[in-house]
Amino acid sequence: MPKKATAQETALKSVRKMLATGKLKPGQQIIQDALAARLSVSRVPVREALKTLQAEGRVVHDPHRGYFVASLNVDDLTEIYQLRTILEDEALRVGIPNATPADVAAIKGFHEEGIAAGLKGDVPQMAAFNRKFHMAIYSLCHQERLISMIEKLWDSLDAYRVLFLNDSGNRDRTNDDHSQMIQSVKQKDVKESLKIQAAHREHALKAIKAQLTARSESD
Amino acid sequence: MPKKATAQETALKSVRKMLATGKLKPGQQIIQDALAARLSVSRVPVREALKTLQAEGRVVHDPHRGYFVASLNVDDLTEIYQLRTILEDEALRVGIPNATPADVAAIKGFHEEGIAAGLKGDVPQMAAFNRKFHMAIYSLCHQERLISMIEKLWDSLDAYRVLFLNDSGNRDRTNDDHSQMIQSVKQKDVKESLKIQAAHREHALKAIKAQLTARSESD
DNA sequence: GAAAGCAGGTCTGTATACAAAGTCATTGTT
DNA sequence: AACAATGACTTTGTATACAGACCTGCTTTC
Repeated sequence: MPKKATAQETALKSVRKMLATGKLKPGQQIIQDALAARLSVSRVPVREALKTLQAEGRVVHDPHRGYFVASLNVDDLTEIYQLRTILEDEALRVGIPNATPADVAAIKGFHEEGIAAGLKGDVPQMAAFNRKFHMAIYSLCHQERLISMIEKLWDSLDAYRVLFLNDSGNRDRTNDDHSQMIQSVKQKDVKESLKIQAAHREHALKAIKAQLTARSESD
Repeated sequence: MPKKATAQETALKSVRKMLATGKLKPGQQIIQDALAARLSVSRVPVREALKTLQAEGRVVHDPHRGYFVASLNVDDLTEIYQLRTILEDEALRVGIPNATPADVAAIKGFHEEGIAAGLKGDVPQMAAFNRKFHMAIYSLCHQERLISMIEKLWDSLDAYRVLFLNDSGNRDRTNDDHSQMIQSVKQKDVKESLKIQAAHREHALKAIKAQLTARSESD
């Protein structure tokens, strides 16, 4: 049986979820007392969870003022996508040649569950499977640190991914791209994989940028 | 004037220093009470500082057992160097073309201070300038996230860098390499920079690996 | 009317206290 | 002799309490 989690672990998990589902919005202050009450724990473990998120860049800490949900500007976004390109390309180059049929099946599974969630209109769920799909591909490289760096970059985009997938056009496009990726992984075609993923990222970046500028103008 | 630092900030700084100077050794447990007493603060801010270091991978946390200084094995080391190569190459490609004469002068300054520290036999000091020297070069790219990812990788090698520079042959080699780097930056020769840095890293990696295996056999 | 000063309330940062998990040496059992 | 059980001791994890930094809106001053 899984041994009982500490309060800070449950707090961390819970805040992550709130970030991924949009319950906590970029820029918003996180009132420690309120959060602690909501989770029925004291502020101490909440603060430790927030420290972890701060180190990951998901929240920002201003001494004596508090913790705020990190919010990205266009430059941040651009830089994150550049870094993703560098690291993900590396992961693909190393990993794709290792892909076993079992790996491909697992990846395909996430793809199909993602589609199903999309059809049910459960966007956060679809976003979760979308992420699992991609991480399964990157994980083929078996380089733990590289994988965790890529995950951190994805973390910082969580809040924006849900926005992106709210658009049905983006959802369809995403599913198409994923089918193609599965093909290229199955055939262990590194070059083709790189090409598809680059286009996939490019599309998402453009769409999120557009939303970002639209959002900032409306505030 | 610089506004008064919080206890957790001073604790963080202080633990970082202990890690960089070898006062805390890989694998060792960090007794929170002892550390808190040493810094004349309570355990709460100490724990928050350790959380930050945990997220950076510099210490490891085992619930109900405590925090331990992270220790690297050969695989970790190899992966860190691979990641450094990827990210640092990118930083150089983007940054070197931007180098101004003032930048070059600053870099040269760190180089000379490093040499001076080495001659005085102050190895931790030399290691500090060594790091400043390299980070000044990488910072030319002006991509904050990229720079901070590189810094985190350097962080995880801190404890081993001092060991490396304890050897006078390594110190001499390092200084020679740095002179060459300055030349190539001054001339904005990206290709040459990449080549020198690759060789520099390769040499260090080999030396640290050797020490690592020697250490683990002696335990 | 704009800037400076001043309570009152809010929220954070940290010390302290206590409960529970882990560690370790000793004892009892097979 | 190996091993499980026990209990004292150490160390961690978290609740609580309190001091101090920050914000807000008001008043005062020029």
